[in-house]
Amino acid sequence: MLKRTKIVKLLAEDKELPEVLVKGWVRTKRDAKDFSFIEVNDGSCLKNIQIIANSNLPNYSDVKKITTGSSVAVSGALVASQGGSQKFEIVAGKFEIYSLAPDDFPLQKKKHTDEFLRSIAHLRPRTNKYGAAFRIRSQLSYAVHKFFQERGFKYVHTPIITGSDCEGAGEMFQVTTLDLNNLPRTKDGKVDYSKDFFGKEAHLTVSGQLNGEMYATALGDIYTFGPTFRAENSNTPRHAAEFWMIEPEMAFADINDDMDLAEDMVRFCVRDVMENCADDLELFEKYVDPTLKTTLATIMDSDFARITYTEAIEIMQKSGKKFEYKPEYGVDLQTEHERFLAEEYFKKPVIVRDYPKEIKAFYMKLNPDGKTVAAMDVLVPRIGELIGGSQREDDYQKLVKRIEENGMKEEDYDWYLDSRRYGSVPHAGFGLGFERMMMLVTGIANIRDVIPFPRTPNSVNF
RNA sequence: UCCGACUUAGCUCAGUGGUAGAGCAAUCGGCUGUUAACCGAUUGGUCGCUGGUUCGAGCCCAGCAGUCGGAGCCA
Repeated sequence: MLKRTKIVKLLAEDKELPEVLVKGWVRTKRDAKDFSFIEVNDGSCLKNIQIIANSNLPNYSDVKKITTGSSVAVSGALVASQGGSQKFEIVAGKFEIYSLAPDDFPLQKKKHTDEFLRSIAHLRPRTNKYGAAFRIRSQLSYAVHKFFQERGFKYVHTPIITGSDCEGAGEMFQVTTLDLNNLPRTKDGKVDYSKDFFGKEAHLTVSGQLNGEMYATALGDIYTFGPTFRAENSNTPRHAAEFWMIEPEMAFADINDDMDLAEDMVRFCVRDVMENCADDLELFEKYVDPTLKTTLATIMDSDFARITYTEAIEIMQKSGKKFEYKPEYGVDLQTEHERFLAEEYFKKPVIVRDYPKEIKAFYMKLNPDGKTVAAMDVLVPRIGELIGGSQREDDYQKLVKRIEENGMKEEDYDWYLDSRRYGSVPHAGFGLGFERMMMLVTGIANIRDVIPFPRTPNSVNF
């Protein structure tokens, strides 16, 4: 029996074939007097295969009823196309219709806005653009694993549900099985979480880092790659409530090793996608961001700029540029500052390090100057912060002091502090927002369009 | 959450106080191997919701909702 061949493989053939079988979804149909051109896409690649359906097909009257969105199986000869736009086409010998899409199929043979397609996010992967985006997303995920696995990093599955109610990275979603309309109360009127599923408050993770550090101080080099949740009311094209984060952690490593790893990783992933998704990337260069190839070439061919936070402030002060937020030592870099550095000043990715300790997280290693911490952010054109990382404070006493300074409770971090009690070593890591890397690689401007089913404030559809 | 813009046919939009429009899609028909094919015809509307001003509101005013953009928070 004839087996199905994917379209990506057929189009890579170097000669005609007497009989092939393709299955897929109809993108468009053009009728002539005695035959029809039907373009079928099976998602294996951007391109469609053109089917020639002649009127001598026994079910030609049914074939003429085919609509955009219908599912079909076609067998016939793969022949060189007479038309100019494609190498091969299939002359149908047998044309099976799985299912006709009714005339209310919402995807038309024309360009749709991203906003409309978001409202039908369950169908948008059937468009050229979103099909391409999600093939790239798959390749980019694979590249992340390849990069780390080739370097001996172990993949660690950190928990999605966490009992630490303060991982120090923003608002959390609460997880509960309590009846919200009839909450159990303690004597002083507070919610009695001892009656909840876990016997205490639980949340969705905002970061796997603390867990990751424990595994790095056992397996050496590790990485996490999984979903992350932030309950922040952020309404921007760069934030989602559910997103995927990559968090490597290296034992016996300092801030320089961390920066090297971040730079190597971004470069590796960009190169991998360019090598494996050339057709899909071309669509984005052509229709989404005409500067995409230049941007990606810059990332691959030139070293990232590396400066300290203090130098970044000085550069901006001397630039003469008017900023809405005046650059001053002690204030965190604003979006306009990040974009100035990456887009205008360096015109390439830039790593800013050694931030004042006041504006960074408690676990970052205090530098010898006593004022700054060994933190590093990778800023890229158009997106701003792609990566945030640091060398971790490995001194037990200093870490406890930083926990106190930040108004946090030492007992909540008791398990985490064991990494500093027992065989503490210098170590470093970072967090990379996977969707932001997708935006970088595709040129897509909105995070809602690089994740299959986006979750944002006021929106959990599909 | 703050600031701003927008919301009219399935989609993209026009319509500045007096009888709701176009292109595309869909449907039907035509057509020489087409490429988002082409040509002709037909169908399609509670103008986001609620209230107000007016003889009369898609249009003016208020509130609400949603979407988008910018900012903050961050990945």
